[in-house]
Amino acid sequence: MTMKARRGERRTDALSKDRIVEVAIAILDAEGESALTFRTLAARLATGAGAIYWHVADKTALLTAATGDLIDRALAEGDDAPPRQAVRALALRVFDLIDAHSWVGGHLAREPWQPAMLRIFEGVGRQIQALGVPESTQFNAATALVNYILGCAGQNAANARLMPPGTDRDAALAAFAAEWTKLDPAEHPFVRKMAARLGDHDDREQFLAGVDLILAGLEAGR
Amino acid sequence: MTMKARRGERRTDALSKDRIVEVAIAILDAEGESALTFRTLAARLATGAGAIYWHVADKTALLTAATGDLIDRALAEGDDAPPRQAVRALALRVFDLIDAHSWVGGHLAREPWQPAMLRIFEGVGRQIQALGVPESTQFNAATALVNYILGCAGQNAANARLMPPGTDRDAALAAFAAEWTKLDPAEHPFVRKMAARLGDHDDREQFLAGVDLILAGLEAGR
DNA sequence: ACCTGAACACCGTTCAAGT
DNA sequence: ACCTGAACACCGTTCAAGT
Repeated sequence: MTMKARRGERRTDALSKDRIVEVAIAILDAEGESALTFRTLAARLATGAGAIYWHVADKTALLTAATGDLIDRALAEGDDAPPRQAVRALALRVFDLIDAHSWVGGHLAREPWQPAMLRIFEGVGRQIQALGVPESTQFNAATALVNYILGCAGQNAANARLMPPGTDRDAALAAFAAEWTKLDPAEHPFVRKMAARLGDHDDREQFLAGVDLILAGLEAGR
Repeated sequence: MTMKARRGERRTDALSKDRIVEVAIAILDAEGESALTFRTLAARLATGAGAIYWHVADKTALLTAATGDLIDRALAEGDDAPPRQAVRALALRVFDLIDAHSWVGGHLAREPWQPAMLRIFEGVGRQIQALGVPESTQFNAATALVNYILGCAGQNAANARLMPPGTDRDAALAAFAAEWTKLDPAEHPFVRKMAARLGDHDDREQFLAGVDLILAGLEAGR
């Protein structure tokens, strides 16, 4: 997108970190996490695989840069809503991003110590502060929320791996529900009862319900 | 441990799924997730790499079996405590297990649709039921708790990767805190303020604080 | 039925050599 | 300064061949 065109650059489509990340995201989005290879990426960029290493340290750094780009974009929209609504909106933006790009969820879950995660932590923390949570519990509260988001991110990535684009989602969930129902009633009574809810539940709503639970706990402690 | 000794077996140390899993766990615990290779595993078992495939479908299945073993063992201890204490105890047992075997955290986060996860879900759900949570919210509540645990599991695995055994934990955390302090005060005021708490926080305590937050939210909704 | 081990089809990463 | 592409050091997995 914003290609830092340097002076003295020869071709319009010269290699640059931005362009590499851009193409990586395109591959990731279109074909999934497992399709991103330095060889395929290099082919798409019409270079050698080694060339990429001049611009990016390694594959983890590449994924981190790609994740950072998307998270930045997702968090860019301002929110001057009251804190309670603002956290929900923030969480929801992260959820929707991960839902649209499941590999982001995978990378966040795998590498939580990355700038994008810090940005989420910052956004969450600010609202928690605005919520009037006492200083002594702000750290725990923000961490809890972020860890919850992280867990959902991983779940989402796993789901995407399990049901690649083109999969009949309803059928896949029905298959899981059927398996749950086959479990030993003595050992898994609760799971069996929940099988019925698997099919008609809404991931997004469920995600938000978890956020609300944590926020409610925070307000109860107030 | 419990080697299903089949009739007609030749050597005492014949290959079996149990023995493979046992040795895999030993490698994982001693040298970390990246050290487990079908080649090293086969070498340790004094066989060829291909032999393992007769007993285990693939590497994921191996990790799943190993994780299942440890989770089973960790959840085996009964808890006839009141539900509130029982969930905390259950969560804590999972945390301590993951803390001792970080690869379990990694695998749970990577593959949430596994029996071990279902067992955790079952345990959590039962107590949530006992807590008197209305049926309509039991699914969301149990999922939230499990997703939170999942997120912490991933965090823990990432931490272990970042600070392998022998690392000075205090120094590593101090380094992170120093980096946080170097962030732009305009963009990361909250993170900067939290840097001070990074060093003296207790992971286990923080984990439990998150569980309590969710439980408090559940009781507030009651 | 169970095991062997070479071979296959990949990976990420490095690096001498080029321009 | 930046790119090329062969080569290195691995992987998980398969499978013909053995016992």
